[in-house]
Amino acid sequence: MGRGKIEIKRIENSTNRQVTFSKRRNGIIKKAREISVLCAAEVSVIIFSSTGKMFDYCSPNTSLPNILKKYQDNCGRKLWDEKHEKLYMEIEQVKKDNKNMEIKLRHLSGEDLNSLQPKDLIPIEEALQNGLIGLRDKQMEYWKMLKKNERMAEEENKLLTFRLHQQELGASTGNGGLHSLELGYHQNGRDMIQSQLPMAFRVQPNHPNLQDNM
Amino acid sequence: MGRGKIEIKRIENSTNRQVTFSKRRNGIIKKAREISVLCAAEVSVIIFSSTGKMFDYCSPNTSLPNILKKYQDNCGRKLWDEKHEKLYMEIEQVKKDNKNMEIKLRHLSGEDLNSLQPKDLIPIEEALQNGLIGLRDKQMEYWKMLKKNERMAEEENKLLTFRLHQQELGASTGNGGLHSLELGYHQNGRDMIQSQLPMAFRVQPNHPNLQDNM
DNA sequence: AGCTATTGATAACA
DNA sequence: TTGTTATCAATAGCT
Repeated sequence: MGRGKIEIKRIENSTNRQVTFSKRRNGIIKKAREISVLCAAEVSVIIFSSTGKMFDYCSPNTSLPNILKKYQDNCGRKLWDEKHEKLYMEIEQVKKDNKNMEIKLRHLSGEDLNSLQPKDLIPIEEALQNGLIGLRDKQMEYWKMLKKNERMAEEENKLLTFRLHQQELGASTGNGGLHSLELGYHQNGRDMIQSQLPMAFRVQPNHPNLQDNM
Repeated sequence: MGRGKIEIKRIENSTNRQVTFSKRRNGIIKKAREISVLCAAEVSVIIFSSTGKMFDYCSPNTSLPNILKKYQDNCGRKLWDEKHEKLYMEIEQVKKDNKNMEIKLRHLSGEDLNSLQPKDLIPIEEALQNGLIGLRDKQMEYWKMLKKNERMAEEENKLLTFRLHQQELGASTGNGGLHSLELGYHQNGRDMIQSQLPMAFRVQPNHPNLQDNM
């Protein structure tokens, strides 16, 4: 259909190829539109030129995803379901883990025990008792630290009182040279005590480790 | 192009429509093949007839998934990624739940307590204690049932011993008429006792409720 | 399915 | 590019 028959093989002349592509592309898309109207057909056409430019047509009253879904249903080929399948399986696995943990948590809260036999209560009891032991170890640890800090604070207090007393005596005798040195030493001691305090006991507006846990 | 011009609108005559569909469909696919050869283009054509029959063409040296991938990259439209996105989000959500529960379980086991402040230990301690209370309630319940069953078994034993004694006496005196009746009554009593036993105490090879829990 | 009169598409050229 | 036009190709209406 033109001023001469042409062989159906790659057009080597680049310009010619581009022109032919443009005209035939329009032709195909026009034909696609026509058949979709004339015959109430659903049509999808996607064309990439050799230079990578894209053109497409999709009949009205439908959509490409729609057509692709029907395509899959019809010819059984997998276009994307393989990926979906994997994701679905992952969800199922994670949900299963979830359920198991939920059940464990319930059991540890003393709920839903009716489905268990008496012998199954024993490991739960042990877990709870071990949990309490671990917890109380930690509480004891904190308690000891608290006590230790208290003692240190008391000792520091004594020191402060003593220094203050000395200072008052020094002020009345006019002997101030040594005081700044002694004050410096004292502040050093304070920093040391502060650094020995466990993190939990220092004044902080919030605790970064807890942000994600609740 | 035919024995007369036709309007581009739905062909009402069903037979005509089918024939036209068939001819034009072949035409489009031929054209698609031609442009793909002549212009080194990548082409995908999918056509559904109004009766739902599918026809497709895909240029050689490529594939439909390939073309669809390029399609998405080119025009930014989402064909299936939207679905993927949703699935990914669901996985993330469920995994987050998972992590939270894992942390709770660890805390209840007395592990990973270093990241907690002393005041955060209190609710955990309460949870563990409540769990133990619930658990011990259930254990006590089972214990009471056990005791009750024991008592019933003892009473049944007494009854059996008594009946046996009577039977022995009856056998020696040749009086057999009443025995079968009494034996029937006796077996009834046994079934009753069996049915009053809680499920957990009946002989079973495995427990269906536990299949999914571990 | 074929046939063929016609219309439609397009290769070469401007 | 875009338009023109001589040709070839597709196909509508019949069989």
